[in-house]
Amino acid sequence: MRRSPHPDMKTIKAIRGMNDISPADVSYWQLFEDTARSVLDAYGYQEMRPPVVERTELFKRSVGEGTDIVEKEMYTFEDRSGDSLTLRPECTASCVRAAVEHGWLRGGGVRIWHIGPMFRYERPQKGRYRQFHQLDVEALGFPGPEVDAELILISARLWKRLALKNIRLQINSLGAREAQVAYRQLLVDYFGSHRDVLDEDSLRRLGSNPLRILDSKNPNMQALIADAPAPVDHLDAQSAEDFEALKSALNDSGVDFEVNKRLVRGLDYYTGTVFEWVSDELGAQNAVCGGGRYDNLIEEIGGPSTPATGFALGIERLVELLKVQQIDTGATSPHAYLVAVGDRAGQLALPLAERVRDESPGLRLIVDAGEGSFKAKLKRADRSNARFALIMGDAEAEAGTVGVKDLRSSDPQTTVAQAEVGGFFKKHVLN
RNA sequence: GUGGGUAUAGCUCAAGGGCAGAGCCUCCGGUCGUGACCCGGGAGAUGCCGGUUCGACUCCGGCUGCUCACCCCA
Repeated sequence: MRRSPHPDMKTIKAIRGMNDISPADVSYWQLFEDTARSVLDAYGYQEMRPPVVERTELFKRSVGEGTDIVEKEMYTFEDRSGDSLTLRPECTASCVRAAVEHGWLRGGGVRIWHIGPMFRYERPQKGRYRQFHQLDVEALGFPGPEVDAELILISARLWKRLALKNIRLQINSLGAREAQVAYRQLLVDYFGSHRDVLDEDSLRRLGSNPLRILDSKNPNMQALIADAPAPVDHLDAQSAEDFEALKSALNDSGVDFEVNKRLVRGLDYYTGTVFEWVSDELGAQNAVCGGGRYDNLIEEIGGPSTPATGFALGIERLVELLKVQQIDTGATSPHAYLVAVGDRAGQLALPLAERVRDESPGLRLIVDAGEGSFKAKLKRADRSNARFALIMGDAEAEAGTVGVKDLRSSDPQTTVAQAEVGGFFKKHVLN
C-alpha cells in the first residue's frame, strides 16, 4: 500500500467551501433526512426534485436584483448556446417555477418539499459554505396564517423528533407589498435624517435595501435602530390580523416564540409573516431555519396570483447542532465479519456469503477473503465494530461451516464455536 | 470583498538559527486458548516561492490553503 503521493504529483483537493461528507458523518445526515421525510409525510407534504441549474433570470426576478445573493454570490455562467444559467442559490424559486410550469397550482394548492445542494459564492466560515444543503418546504396556494403556523409546527416537530434543544423561534411580520412600500419610505426618511450616525454599509443600504439596516450589529447605531420605526408597527390591516392569528395558533399549540421586530430577511420576495429558528451553539451563523410568506412571488415570476409560504433549513448547521448536542444517530455497524484464510476458503467465501444474504435480508456481513495474514484480518474484524467474527479456513470451507467468535464479549477467551452459517444468523443475529 | 489566527507524519501535538521527537494509526514479528492487552522491530513530516545567514523547518517578505470574525444568510 502506497503511503505517500508520488513526489511529482500535485494532489487535487476539493473546491474551496465545498465539503466531502465523510462516512463518519453520514449517519447524522441520514438521521436528519429520515426524520424529515417521516415528519413531512405526516403533514401530507410531497417530495419534489427540481434541477440544480436554472436560468439566471429566475433568481433575479425572485430573490431580487438588489440583494447580496444576486449581486455578488451567484455561480453564474453561460452555457454553450450563450444562455445565462445559474447554480441555484436557494430553491424556493425553482419550486415555484415548477409549480407554475406544470400547473400544480390548479388543484387548489400544493404542499411540497425538497432536499438538495445550493450554491453561493461567499467566503466560507463555520456554518457557511459555498455548496451547502437545505431542506426546503413550501406550501403554495394557501392564504391563511394557519399554513404559516403549520410550517412552524413542522419545524418544531423536527426538533422534537431529533431531540434537539435550545433552538429559539423568532417571528415578525413585514406586511403586504403596499404597506412595505409605505413603511420603507418611512424608514428611509428616518435614517435619512440621521445620516451622521450611519456607517458606510448602512449609507449604501439606505438606497438599496434600507430594511437591512435594522439588523446591523454596529454598536454605534444600536440606539438609532432601537428608535427606528418597525415594520410590525406599520402593517396593513390584513397582515396585522394574520400576525395575531399566527401568534394565537402558536400559543394554542404550545410553541414558544419571541417577536423580533428587527427580524428582516435577505430575500426580496417575503411579505407578511417571517420567522427564524436560531441557536446560540453555532457561532456567527446562528440561523438554522428561516422562512415566511411570499404572496407576490408566484405572480412576479409570471404565474397566477397565488399566496404562498415556506421555509428553508440549513442541513450543515443542523448536523452541527446534532454533533454539539451529542445526539445519538444509531449509526450502524456490521453484524458480522467473515474472515477467510486459505485458497479454498478464499474461493468459497463469496458464494457462501451470498447464500447467507439470500436467506437473511437485512443482514450486514463484510467479507474479508483477500490476501493478508490471519492476524491482520482478525484485527480488521475487531475494528469493524462487528459483533461476530466468522472464521473460515480451508477445512471449514469444505464442510460449509465457520468458527464463530463473539468480538464484543468481555471474556477475552470466548470459545470458538463451529456453526453452520445460515443457521447461526437465524439463531443469534436476526431474532 | 475586508480583517485576525494558523500551517511540523494519515491524526493529535512537541522541539528549536546547527542530526525534527512523541502518542495514536498503520505494517512485520513475538507472546497467546486465533482479536484486544503486553513485548520487539519497521514505515511515515516541516504547504509553495523568494530574502537574510557559513547554515533556515525556525527569522523576514510574498503566495496558497485552512480557520474564525465582519458582511450575508440556511
